[in-house]
Amino acid sequence: MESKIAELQDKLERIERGGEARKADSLRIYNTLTGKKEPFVPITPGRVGMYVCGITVYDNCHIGHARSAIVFDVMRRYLAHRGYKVTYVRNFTDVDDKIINRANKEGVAWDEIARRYTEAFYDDMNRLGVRAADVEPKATDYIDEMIEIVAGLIEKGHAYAVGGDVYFATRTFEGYGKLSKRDLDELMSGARVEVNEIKRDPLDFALWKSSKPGEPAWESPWGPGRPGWHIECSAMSRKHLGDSFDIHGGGADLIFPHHENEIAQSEAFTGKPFVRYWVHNGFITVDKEKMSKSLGNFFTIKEILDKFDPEAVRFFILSTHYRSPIEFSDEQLREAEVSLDRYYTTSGRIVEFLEAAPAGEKKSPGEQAIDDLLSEFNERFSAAMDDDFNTAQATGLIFELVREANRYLDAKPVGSAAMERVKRARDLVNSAGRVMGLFKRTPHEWNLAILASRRIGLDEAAICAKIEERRAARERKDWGAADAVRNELAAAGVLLEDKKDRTGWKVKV
RNA sequence: GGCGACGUACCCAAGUGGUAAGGGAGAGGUCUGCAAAACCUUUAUUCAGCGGUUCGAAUCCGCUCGUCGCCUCCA
Repeated sequence: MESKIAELQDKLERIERGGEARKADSLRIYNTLTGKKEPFVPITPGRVGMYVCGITVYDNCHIGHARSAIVFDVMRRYLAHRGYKVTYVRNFTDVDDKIINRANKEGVAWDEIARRYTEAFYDDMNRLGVRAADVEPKATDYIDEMIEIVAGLIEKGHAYAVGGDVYFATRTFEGYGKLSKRDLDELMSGARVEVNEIKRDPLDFALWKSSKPGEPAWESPWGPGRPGWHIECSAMSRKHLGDSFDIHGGGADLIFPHHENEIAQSEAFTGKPFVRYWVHNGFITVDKEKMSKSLGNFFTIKEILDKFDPEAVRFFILSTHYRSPIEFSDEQLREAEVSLDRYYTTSGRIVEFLEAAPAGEKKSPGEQAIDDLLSEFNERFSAAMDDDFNTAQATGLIFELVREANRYLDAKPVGSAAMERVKRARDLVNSAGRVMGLFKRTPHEWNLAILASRRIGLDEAAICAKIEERRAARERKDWGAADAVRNELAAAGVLLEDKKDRTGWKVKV
């Protein structure tokens, strides 16, 4: 009964506030730590500190890495779009067992491997339109900061040195398990705890590892060694964002143990809450199974970009909510290309309409519908993005506007009011596109890109020559010859579109 | 075994208390020399199943079935 009353009071309060309070703190983010969507309130008003776990540079990235990079890129863009001053930090793990193993296998230096795959990462990200972070620290540049934390943890009794190693004493940190919702005894009873005689407790994890001869090594109070995996993120985030910051992100597979361990290290060391909002993206699946290195069911970004346009990859990823699993397949990528093609086709119609600038003034029956949508577009877009970055809903909205714009153009409107209306539609979609990192090209650039990526073997000049050939045939009403040209191009994958005064072309997607 | 997520049309996918966005595919139509594109109509009285709460549930609660994830490196 009491809870019912409280619920009703809440409801009333919300109604009373109406649209008022919506604006300021309406952004809600799902927090893994609490398991709920929460209003986003930054530690420092107007500023956001955001740290996302980057990659270990030991191999080419797969599409799962792309998902993480893209969804956090969009979060960062949206936060900035909303007026926050964002400091976005994304690290590189450039020293690690996997890197060392790969270097040994190939007989090259470990830092050579790190350099190679860091470059490959940038190459992939540039193609996918993922912007660089504000700070991109490499683990090996922060050894001193890590040593400081490790030494501090030993001093506070949260860690101990054995041989040349240092371990975090998990049971000394009370909150251990709060992120992944686990308790220590359950973890203990789990079958797969690491067997290691040196550790006092099987759940303890390495902060610092002694280096074997030939391995990368740094001087430390515990002898030459290298950092454990988790400590780097504690050190680098603290250095750039402070002891406490707003958002920490990464793939859902990092929740345990990586992020759990980060919390333990950081909070045990600083005595302060580490992160306000923990944000994790869902996996990409293949045949319903998580894509992963160990299962071998992964596709590298390079392989995919060999066959599909990068913007289609981006659209594909953003057309599903970031926490949901997303099934990867060629068919899905194709559909994403088709959707984008629909956008670019409409975009082309808009360009032509504005260039033609039809004179006169005429009322058109579709005005009300498009005006309604135009006036509510920004609010609906923000509402979608405010709801835990719902890019799927946002893309739906964009295509509503695409349809409405097409419908309006079909009515053949004329005059300056019509021009303004169409420009408005274009500008609204473009600004939403900027937040999502989409729609950056002209329709012509899109067509050329698809033409190239399909390896059709025709260039634009060749297509235009064919169009001219067909135009001549059509002029003399030689429909057979005209259709032959069109069929020939269609067989190659190029479609012709006859318009009022010319014939356009596009690639069949 | 422990913890967690998900199950919406032929396919993909939004929707977390007020009566099912969007994209693709299919069917019919308008436009066109014919097409293509675009637009219109159409395709879930229903949201895995069964109960419950509520004036009202895809949305909240319980159970059942199914799928997947984490518990080990992993985006």
